[in-house]
Amino acid sequence: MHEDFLQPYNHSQEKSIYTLWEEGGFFAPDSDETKEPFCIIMPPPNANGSLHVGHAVGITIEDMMTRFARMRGKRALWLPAADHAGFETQVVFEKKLEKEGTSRFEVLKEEGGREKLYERIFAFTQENKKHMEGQVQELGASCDWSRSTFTLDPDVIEVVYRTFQKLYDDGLVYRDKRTVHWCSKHQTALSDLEVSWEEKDDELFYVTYRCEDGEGSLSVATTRPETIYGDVAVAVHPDDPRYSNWIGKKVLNPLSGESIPVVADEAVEQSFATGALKITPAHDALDFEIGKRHHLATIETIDFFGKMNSNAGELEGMNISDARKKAIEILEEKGLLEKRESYTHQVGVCYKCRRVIEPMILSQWFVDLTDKGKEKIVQPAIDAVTRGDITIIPDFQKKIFFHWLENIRDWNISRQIVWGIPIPVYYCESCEKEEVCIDGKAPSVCKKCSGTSFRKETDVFDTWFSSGQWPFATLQTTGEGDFDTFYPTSVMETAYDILFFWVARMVMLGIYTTGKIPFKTVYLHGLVRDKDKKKMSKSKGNVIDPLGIVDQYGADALRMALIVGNSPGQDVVISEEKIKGYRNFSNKLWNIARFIITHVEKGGALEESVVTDEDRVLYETCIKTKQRVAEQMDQYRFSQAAEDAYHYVWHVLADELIEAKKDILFKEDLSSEELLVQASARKVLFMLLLESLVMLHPFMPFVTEAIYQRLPDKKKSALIAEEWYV
RNA sequence: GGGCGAUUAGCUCAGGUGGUUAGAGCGUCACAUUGACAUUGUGAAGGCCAGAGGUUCAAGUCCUCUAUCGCCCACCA
Repeated sequence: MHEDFLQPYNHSQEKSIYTLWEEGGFFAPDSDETKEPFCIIMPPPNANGSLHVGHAVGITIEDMMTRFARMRGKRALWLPAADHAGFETQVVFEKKLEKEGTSRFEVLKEEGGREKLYERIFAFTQENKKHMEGQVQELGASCDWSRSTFTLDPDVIEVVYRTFQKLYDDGLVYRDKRTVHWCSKHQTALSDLEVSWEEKDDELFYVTYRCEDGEGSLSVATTRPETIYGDVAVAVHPDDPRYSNWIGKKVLNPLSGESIPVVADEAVEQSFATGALKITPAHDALDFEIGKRHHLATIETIDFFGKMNSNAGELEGMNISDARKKAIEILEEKGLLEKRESYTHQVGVCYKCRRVIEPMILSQWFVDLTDKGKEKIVQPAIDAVTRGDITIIPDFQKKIFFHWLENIRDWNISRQIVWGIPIPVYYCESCEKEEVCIDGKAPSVCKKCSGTSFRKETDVFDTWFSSGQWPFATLQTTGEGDFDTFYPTSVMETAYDILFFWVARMVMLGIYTTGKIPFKTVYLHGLVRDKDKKKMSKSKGNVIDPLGIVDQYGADALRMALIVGNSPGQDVVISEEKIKGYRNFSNKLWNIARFIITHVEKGGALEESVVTDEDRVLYETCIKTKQRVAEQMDQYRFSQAAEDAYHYVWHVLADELIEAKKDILFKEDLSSEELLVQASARKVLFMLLLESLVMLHPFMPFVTEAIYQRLPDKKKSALIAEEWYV
């Protein structure tokens, strides 16, 4: 017997097992084209830090599915990846710069600063990418590294550019001045999804807007008196009887004294406060819409850094909270502040820095999802799920998916950061006409005005614009035939919290660009929570470092702990005790093997032994269990599958069968008949061990392979390549 | 303001289309074990399956309502 068996199972051999798999070429899909393809594209972990336990859940589930598919004789491809994670990474990198006592704005001031900054972040991500990939390997991921893809690979960028061009040619992207969510710390616009909402205790101020002709006044409630200089109208509901005489009259802006109209608009809520709303198109999305409808001007009073500008009279130069106090002071002096009351409401904040989002008007690139895009991009995505071409697990997430798509708004895809894929557009210096140039070269002559001088767009794409193309962007670039063979992919496995950010966009852009759905099944796992069911986050300090767990208890133990009790879409709480339990199971399995191998080696050649009818029944029971596990796997009931396999191996094989065979195995001075029974017992236990190793391998790849490598008799060079033939 | 999920053993959670005495891990208690394994074994205690109605021969499972917790979405300033 292998001398290693004299010791408890030692998980430190995991690394060498991984090397064995990798060098054996087992991660590449089978080249046999008659086999059914199976493909998972790995949700690319960010190349800006370490893996957290949420990644570990995904990687474990994806690996389990891939190993299972591979053993079931499919051409299994699990394609690994890394994400440049535009804004996310830039935020991480800016913190680094802050520590160095500088900032991105300082770097950008330097000659060639933009390129320099890009280079530095690029180097930073390359470093982290290596680190991150090492961690993925430690978890046992059997992905094909030869096809590893980075979201900034030049050929990926080409694919993204082609999609942008197609959208542009189809009139589905446009550039427009619109209200966008502006983060004044990060100096970029964000999409709707990147805005978080926080409850904030503020004050509601009732301000008097006197009628121009001196006859009476309107009382208008606002939380933002500092923007009054930007007011261009007061709006009331057309059906509001209180104000029917006021429509069309003029009132005086209480700060600037300008004469502004009273307009009627259905968007005004009659029941809120006084039912009269001040219109500040430059700094409020609703006001912008109303302003547009009534052809009102926009007066910007706040700059990009969150300071009042020269349109803001005596408030100029102040930050917003100071300006608010000052505005109140002035209004009080003028006797135009009617009353103030405390008011709790939701305010949008930057999801990264929690700074209050400033609605600003900026020229940005949008994907049209409400007009032509509704029919061409959104509806096909809804239809694919409605028809069942794409299955979402768990089912209830479908409703959430539909609701979001049905209420979607145009998608702002431009970001004012350097870290990302540049938007491939040039603007004519003389007429501002834009031209999409996906080859990266400036046009020679403007098609509109024949100008010859061009300015390159400096904005980059929202990361999700490119990752929304991920299934085809990867497979179209990893090699000849990959796209044809593996697209649509089998499963998209990810956490439910990026259903909108990512999954919905992949469905939309996948169908739009390729004409085919990007994947057949979406499996959404739950979020890992701490003991108090809080979401784990660095700032709360409650994160579990999955790699620390791997060091301590082995990847197999962590994997089992993450799979068992984890049902789709439901959050999972993990504890160290649970992990220990499965570490114990690794050792149990190791000892089962040790016992069986010891006895097999005591006897003669296994081929010559005949299995008795009684033992054959034991084998058949095992096969039934294995079939059951396979069934559970096919139905995405991974927790049940793992638990069934676990239960069989520990409580049937070890506790019952091995115990029952001990008498005959240890018996000496056997009759000739007993010799046959003993030989049968050895043989059947060995068969059961082998089946158990196969059955457990998708869940616990390392310990099962470690044992397989030490078997006295094995068919394949590695367990990973064994067949799960029932 | 809409929507979703959860509520099952002391703790953390499983319980496909309703069908025998409701399961697992950890924890607790008793006992055992010098030959696979103390990272063990055998056994035990512990559950009006959140509450109230309803459908059914039969409900943890299906329907309605209520309560509590958590989450998501939303342009009432």
